[in-house]
Amino acid sequence: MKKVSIKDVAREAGVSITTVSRALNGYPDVSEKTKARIEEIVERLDYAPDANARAMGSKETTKIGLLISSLMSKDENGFIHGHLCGLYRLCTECDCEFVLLVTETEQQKMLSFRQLCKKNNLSGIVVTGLRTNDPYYEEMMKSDIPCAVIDMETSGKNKCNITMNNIAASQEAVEYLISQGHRNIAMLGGSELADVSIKRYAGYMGALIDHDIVCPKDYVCHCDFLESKAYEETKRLLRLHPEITAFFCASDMMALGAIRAALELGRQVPEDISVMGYDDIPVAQYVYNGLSTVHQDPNRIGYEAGRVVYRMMQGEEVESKVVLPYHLIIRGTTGPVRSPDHGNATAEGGKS
Amino acid sequence: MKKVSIKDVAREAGVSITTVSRALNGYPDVSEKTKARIEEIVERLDYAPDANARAMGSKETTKIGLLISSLMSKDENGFIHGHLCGLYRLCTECDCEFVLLVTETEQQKMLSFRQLCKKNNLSGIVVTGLRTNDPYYEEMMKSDIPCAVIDMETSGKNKCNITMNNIAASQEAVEYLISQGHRNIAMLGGSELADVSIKRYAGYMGALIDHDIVCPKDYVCHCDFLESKAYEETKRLLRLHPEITAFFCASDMMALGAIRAALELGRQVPEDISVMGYDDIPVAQYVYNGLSTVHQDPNRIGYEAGRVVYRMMQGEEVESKVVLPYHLIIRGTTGPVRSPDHGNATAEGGKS
DNA sequence: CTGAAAGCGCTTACAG
DNA sequence: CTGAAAGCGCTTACAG
Repeated sequence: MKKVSIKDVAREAGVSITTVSRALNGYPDVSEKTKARIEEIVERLDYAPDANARAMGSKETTKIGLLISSLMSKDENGFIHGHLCGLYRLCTECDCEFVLLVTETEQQKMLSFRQLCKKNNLSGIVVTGLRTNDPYYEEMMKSDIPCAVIDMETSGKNKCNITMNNIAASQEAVEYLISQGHRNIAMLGGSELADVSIKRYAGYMGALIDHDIVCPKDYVCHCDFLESKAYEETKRLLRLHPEITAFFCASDMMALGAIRAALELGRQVPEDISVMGYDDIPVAQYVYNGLSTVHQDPNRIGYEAGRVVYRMMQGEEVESKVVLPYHLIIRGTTGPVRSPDHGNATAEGGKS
Repeated sequence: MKKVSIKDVAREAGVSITTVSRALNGYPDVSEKTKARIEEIVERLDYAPDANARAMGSKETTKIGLLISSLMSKDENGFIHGHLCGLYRLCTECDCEFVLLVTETEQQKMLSFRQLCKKNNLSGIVVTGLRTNDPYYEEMMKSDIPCAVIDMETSGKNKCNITMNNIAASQEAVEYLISQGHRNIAMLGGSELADVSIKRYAGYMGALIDHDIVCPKDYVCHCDFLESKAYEETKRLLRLHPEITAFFCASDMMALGAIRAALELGRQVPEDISVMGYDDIPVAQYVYNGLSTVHQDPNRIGYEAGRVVYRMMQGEEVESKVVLPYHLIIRGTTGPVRSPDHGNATAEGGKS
């Protein structure tokens, strides 16, 4: 499989490679006749210009990277896949190249953030799943390469934060639980290091305060977005506080853990315990009569992140924050609080 | 951000670019002193060699592509993500470049399979999720570029099929159901076009035959791996055949649909109906007391596919098929058939 | 141990 | 409308 190059096409067509290049790139200054001939030969030779060489030849290259932190993760919530798809789509539409980058492997190659960008010839980058304590985070903020960062605060030139109103969404979710008569509402938070966790907690608190509800401090615990931790904590909470009738979870995976725990303790969902998730992961609609949750669209997020990066690449001045919409989805894991004559709880704890 | 090139490093170090190149690539014929100086300068200038230029400069380039069919999909079963991660890991280990390719977007750009490979300078490619009727399929089989194809028959030089023993796995799964006393076992198949569907069906039939069980033909239906179709078909089957006590599903997503349908009809899982899935998707362990299923590891599959491609790239002669292990995981959605004194079924159909 | 030079496959002023 | 030539940032025989 000898590689057929632009030279072969040129020789075959009896023209210079300059002309072939221009014909293929749709320049207007090539006669229809030669253009047609060249196209015919391209077809026949099954020629395709080498993307590498092309990038090297021209001044301006448009390549957008997606930087994720790890590959060992399971992507249970489908975020990585969603972001990837959305960004890839944007790249296709804007005729940009796409490249996937993984911090853990690049860092192990001892590359700095700038080196990473230069090595890959990036014109822009979308970053997701980075922790604020990641070495790349600071470097990134300092560099002036166009960056869109998903769900993390940014600052500086050519930086943009793609996010949704986590506070409002959470408040709305908890207010829905309140509207169903719930008063003893626990919260399973994510990680205290994650921006979104803090905001979702704020929304939870906001809803309680607005309705003059006071919940014990230990109604709230952090489960690192882990199903297993959520499971443990729910068991503990339900034993300690049998009066709890609802859980607001900062992720669907944690909601799954909460439900599993509740069920195991003999509590019905949603009859005894309502569980509200967050994310609307792909399986959310299919399990346990459907998980009630806050919908967000990772595909859309990836796409919009790419769009803002692309705009920065064009030299546009962009807003420092892009806020995407959300909506509450009520499915089968939330319902009205059980009326008093049914008893409040059947827990073994019995403490109230 | 002026790009610092090898020239800048050379000038700074007072040596030729040849020497810089060799120092950076770990050639032994560079004095320790100059090597150290160069490294110091690289550090200071935050220099990183341009991967594109590097690829162009050297004869042998090692770039492996992952070709998937579509990006609109949800990846509910985590296959794409798993394959991606596994292959990326292999690329990291073998110092290969990785690139993601999507048939639907490449085809819309009117590129042939060979053009696709040339454009991206691929030395090898891993293909997944392609249908046998995809235009690329035939082209691929004809080309002699190293290809590993996941779950699809291959033939020819430098072609390898990565798969598992779908027949044996399915047979084992169904035999487990039989061992639990089930006799009326329905099957929810995938697509009649998918290789794996046919094999899983064969395993199902094999188990029944081995145990002299005869099930009506319409116990088997095809649901295209869709939760929704599985849900519909399960409802239909359960009404038509209330004697059914178990479902073998060719994917976990379909198992989810089957469970949802059974539950809605008032059947308990696994007390009334056992449901066996296939795939062990990420959430399988967390829902409904855990889905019983056949475990396969998409990450491993992607990794092994990459490995065999890499070996072909090295000129090795490889086996035409790589068969990966599986194992049955029994969790909460399967159990012994309900003993006769409890009645066989409580269905509204009542026909037996 | 080091450097000058050719080459990888393109693009793009520039000249005609 | 077309072509010769320089250049993109590297690598790699080859010569010393």
